[in-house]
Amino acid sequence: MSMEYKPLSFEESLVNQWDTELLYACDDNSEKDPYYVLEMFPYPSGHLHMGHVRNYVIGDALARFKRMQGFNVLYPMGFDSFGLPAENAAIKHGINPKEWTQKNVEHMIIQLKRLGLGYDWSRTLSTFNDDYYRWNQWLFLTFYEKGLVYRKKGWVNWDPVDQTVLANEQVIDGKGWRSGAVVEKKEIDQWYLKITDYAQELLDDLDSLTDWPDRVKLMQKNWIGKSVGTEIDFELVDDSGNHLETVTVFTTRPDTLYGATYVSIACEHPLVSTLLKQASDPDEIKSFIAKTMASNQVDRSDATKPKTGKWLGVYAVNPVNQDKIPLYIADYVLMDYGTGVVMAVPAHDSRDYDFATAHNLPIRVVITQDNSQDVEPITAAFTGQGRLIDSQQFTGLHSEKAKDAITDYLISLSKGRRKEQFRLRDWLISRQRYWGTPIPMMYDDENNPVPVSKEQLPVRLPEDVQFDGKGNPLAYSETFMNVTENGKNYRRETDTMDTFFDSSWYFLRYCDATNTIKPFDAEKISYWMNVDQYIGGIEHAVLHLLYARFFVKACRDCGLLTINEPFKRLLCQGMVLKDGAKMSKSLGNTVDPSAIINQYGADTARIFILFGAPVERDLEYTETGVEGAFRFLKRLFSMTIDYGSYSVHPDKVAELNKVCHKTIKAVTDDLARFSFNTAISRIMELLNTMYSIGTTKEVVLICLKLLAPLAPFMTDYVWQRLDQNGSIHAQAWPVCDESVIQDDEITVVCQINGKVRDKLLIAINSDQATVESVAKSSEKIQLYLDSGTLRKTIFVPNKLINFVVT
RNA sequence: GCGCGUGUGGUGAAAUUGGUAGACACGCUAGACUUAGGAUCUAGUGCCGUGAGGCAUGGGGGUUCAAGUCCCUCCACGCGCACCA
Repeated sequence: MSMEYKPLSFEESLVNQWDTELLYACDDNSEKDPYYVLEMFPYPSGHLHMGHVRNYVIGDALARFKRMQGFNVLYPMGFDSFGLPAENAAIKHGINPKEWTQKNVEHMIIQLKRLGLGYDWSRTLSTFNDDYYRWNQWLFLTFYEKGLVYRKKGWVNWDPVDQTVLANEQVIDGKGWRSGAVVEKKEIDQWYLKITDYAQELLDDLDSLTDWPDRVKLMQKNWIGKSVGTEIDFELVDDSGNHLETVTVFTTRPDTLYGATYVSIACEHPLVSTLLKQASDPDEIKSFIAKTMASNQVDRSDATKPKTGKWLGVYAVNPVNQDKIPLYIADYVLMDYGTGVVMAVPAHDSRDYDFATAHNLPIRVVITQDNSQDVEPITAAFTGQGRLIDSQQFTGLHSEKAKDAITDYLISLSKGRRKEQFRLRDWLISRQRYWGTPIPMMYDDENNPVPVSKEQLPVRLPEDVQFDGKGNPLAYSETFMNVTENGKNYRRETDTMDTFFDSSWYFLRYCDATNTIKPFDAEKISYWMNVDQYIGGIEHAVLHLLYARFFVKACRDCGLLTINEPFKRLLCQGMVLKDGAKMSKSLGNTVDPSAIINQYGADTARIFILFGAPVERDLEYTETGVEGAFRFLKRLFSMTIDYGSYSVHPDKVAELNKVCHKTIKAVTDDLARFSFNTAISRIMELLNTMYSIGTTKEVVLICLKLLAPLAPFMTDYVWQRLDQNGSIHAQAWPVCDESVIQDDEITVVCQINGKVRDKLLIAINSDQATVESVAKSSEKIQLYLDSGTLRKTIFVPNKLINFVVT
């Protein structure tokens, strides 16, 4: 039955066959153990790119492997389908965002199926459908009831290109995460989620995520940014010592309090406007503030730029020694960290040192590394810990003890308190755009926010809108804006939700995708969750992955489920590169996966991706690599479909079976640890063995099963051509027969002083004496032994024998 | 600046626990088959050396009978955070 490998002739019909047979549907009630494989769902741009393909092929291979191993596998796919591209297309080309998105979703489903991805499509979801986003609104209201939602006026990140605000996590190097535009600061009323209530738990529970990459946990830890310190109150006084106000600073170094020579306050601090009245030259200060606020985030956060500031004309009083030190307004103090006021200790903080030297402020050394009392003029801040000097009763203490002692003293004076400070800010979820989930709030005549009642959900996006790019279209929709509830008139909130809200719980919805009375049923969640294996790009290390963790904890506290963390194991696959660079339209180095599929078939694309590099490393796309993958499949196809032409000699059957069962063992291990590249190389070795000594039908069938998760089309096609029952993907995973793979003889390495000098073929489990005598019978070894004195012999059973000769 | 990671043939890589470095592939070389080859098959392929042998996992040092693997140090590249008080 000689046949050429022509994948395009059978792959598509298999897609249809799998679809019809519902091969990948899973059951909520099964005797089998559940296993939940999930990939980060895509934004439906309409076209799959190589990054998607890599992500999904890895997940699909795992899902198929687990299915064959007898698990009840939940492997769903959906679409993160709200967001700006649809709206921008509407503005630019007058296309309806809903129709545009729906079309893209449909096209992507076809592409995903064509790749051979075995999703349970009965659970699919698309976040732009109101049967999904109504539950966004429901969750929002539930969180609101729980006190996890609030509205606040504040300085926010404004993306001038996307015309909307951004959460802190979404500003990267001072630029919008999507648009790349330099963000501006705006002061407006916005909706926030209280993620900071969970800062400590989000930090603590990182330790429980033992199967997450360390670097992701570290990035989250740094993002949460806990620091432990002291808040200290400084009284503000004028020239003649009259009390004006009190400011509070946060410091992690209360041990340096006696070295404070001035206090700095942020431009945005609410007290500044009051203090301006005291200043001798308010206009100069006002222009300084205006200048600072006008400079963009990138410039303002450039630590290398000279620090600027102005004296506010008033003094702060150091609560421990009553020193009157000047209060400066300074551009390097951040309003959104700590209290927006810092005590400046130039001798022991490099930023304060820079500022102090530029403004001729005194520098007072209060920490020494050694015990010397001589204080040389310093040329840089000493920021380490040490022994205190010139610090009254605390002189002589070490920093660590002094921190406690000084804090205790401040507490006794009622001038300070211990404080844990987090860098994490509350999550700003308002977006001033149309194509998102409407925030289910209304405003009464007095502008008080009132929640929409849950029975009224969903608050649907109106259709009578114009996309002219001028402001938020929702505000111009009469049908949307005016609402009457219980006989009272309200105006609707026009902000929509950050799309990260949508993606923070979609993995829960898959567990109960068609529920019409609540977002998900707690029992189904306990059956399926946690996600056993989550797979996605590293770019979401502190965005989506932090939000999703927060959501699960918040849902738990609202009584909706009982788990603490969403994702048990996390894999961040590497990027797909071309010519050493990330594929991008701007570089013009993109590769369209469908081009590979149309020429070589989906199996080739899959094998290329899985074989090319370990999953977590970047993968360089090469044409020769794709051809190599195709060649392998072709060779394997010919061997398996035409195994009768390669029948093994009876003498070689044992050898063949041994290689086959060793391959089962190795491939099973490799797949369990995501080592697809080595799994494929093992199958290649088995194939090479079959070409050299021939094969049997039994071995051919095992070989096909081992490759089935990786190359699902070819293996199923051949399987069915060989008159096997059903699909290969419904078969049980082969099991290694240990008795077949036992070796009688083994190669033991013989070393002289750690260098390999001979290799000995010896009965397995031979003892030291036997190995020694065989080694000594080797002429080569004898020569070395005779050339000196044998000092020591090291023996590792079945591995090596090492003679130390001097 | 701080933190983290990576570095192995011409190339992608393997070596799961300190124990034969370079599996498997790509590429290349030679040969076979062929009207043809960008198909297929066979053999070879870390480097130096005719050879015996020597040298090799970014550089240098250390621990060990034995180091790609552990420790120290330096270098290069990548990533994250970046005035976080």
